[in-house]
Amino acid sequence: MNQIADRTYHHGDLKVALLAAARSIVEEQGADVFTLREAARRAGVSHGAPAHHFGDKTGLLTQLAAQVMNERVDLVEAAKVAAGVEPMDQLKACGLAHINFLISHPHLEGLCWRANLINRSDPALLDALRRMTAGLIETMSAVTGKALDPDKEANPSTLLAIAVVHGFAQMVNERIILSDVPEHERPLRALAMANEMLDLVGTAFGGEGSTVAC
Amino acid sequence: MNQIADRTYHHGDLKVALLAAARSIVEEQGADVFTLREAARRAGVSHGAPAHHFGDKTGLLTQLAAQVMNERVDLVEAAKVAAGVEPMDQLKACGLAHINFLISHPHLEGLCWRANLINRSDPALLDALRRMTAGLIETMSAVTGKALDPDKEANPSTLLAIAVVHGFAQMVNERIILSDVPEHERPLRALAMANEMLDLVGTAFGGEGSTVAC
DNA sequence: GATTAATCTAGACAGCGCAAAGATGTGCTG
DNA sequence: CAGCACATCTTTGCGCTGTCTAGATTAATC
Repeated sequence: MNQIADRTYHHGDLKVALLAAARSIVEEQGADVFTLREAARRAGVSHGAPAHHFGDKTGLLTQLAAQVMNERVDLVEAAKVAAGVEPMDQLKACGLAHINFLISHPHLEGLCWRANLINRSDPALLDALRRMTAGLIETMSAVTGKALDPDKEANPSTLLAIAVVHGFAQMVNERIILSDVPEHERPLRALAMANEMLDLVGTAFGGEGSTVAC
Repeated sequence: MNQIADRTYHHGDLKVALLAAARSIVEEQGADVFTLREAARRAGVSHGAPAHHFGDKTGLLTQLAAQVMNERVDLVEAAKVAAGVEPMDQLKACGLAHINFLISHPHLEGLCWRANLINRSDPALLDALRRMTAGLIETMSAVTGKALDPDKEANPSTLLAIAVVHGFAQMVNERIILSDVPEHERPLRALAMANEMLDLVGTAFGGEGSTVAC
């Protein structure tokens, strides 16, 4: 029975309960501080219980990471659709959507790149990653006018796009910039700065395309 | 006496010995795996010894991080000098020097941004960070022709520069790109890709300055 | 040379991840 | 409906960690 099951010996939905607990821990305090035992405590089970569903700590965190990554891709894809049909608009919308997610969930994002805490070879994780790059490369193909290989992100334009988005998010999350801005208005300020910066990047992409002067 | 002191009760140079041990551990296996006890073991002292010199684990790693950061700034400054007087050349040289360091010491660099392992408010660390941004902003001022406030990195051009450098390095270190390239030739390939990418970024900076067509 | 300070050792403690063994339900088979 | 196999959860034990404390040893100072 999967409904309530709060006092039974068998939890009933422990897997999702543990993932939820893990998510809240990581989101609040960061992936470093996460412990299996605390997750079990929050789910109301003994510290040995998680092993049966996830094997070990890495197993649980890997599954959480895959979940987070897919969430991010979903949001970006939605933003892309909402941006209309102009490739350059789509690209910028994707960039802002990425940044928005990254700065909204800094700790969750941090988890996804910690090779010592998750299994980077996990199929679900690799799938999520593929979804992400494929989406970006599709957008980028439209912007540059060249048909880029959806499995090969190694072209300067795509590289630049990924790098600038992740690099900027890192700067915000690590408080390299906007460190003195009050917490509640930091996201808005960050997105405004990202907007400016992405416009600047746009001149590198669209330089020979849309913005041909003279 | 600070010479040999290998069998005496007082080590003589334990502080630097511990830093060296810590550095080798982090460099080899990453900051996650680092333990105070292993550092003490490698330095040949008891597990309680480090406390007297660094207080706790965070204290040791913070000092190591500051050391690493200053090292990086030194290398970048040297590359800038070697690049000549042309601002755009200097900027590109700095970017490549940053990337070269970041991909050469991925684990050491990772340490510098782990808020849970180091004390980001440490004066020595803040100083190193100031050195870094100040140098970049000076270079960037020459490129854009505007006099930028050396304490304010929050202008689109500077942001883009830092973001793209760190973002690219992260992609290499996390094996998002060049994952199938053999270890020994990865640095060279990465720098070549960085070169291309930085040229692309250059068009965003130099677009209205040096490269005025027509 | 005696005293003070710096340095290092050794032991204890709680918390962790993991593994093994036992307890307790659930669901299938007859 | 009875019995049994299985999934699930608990409990215990192990070695590891960081930190604290008290004590041993050496260096520095007066």
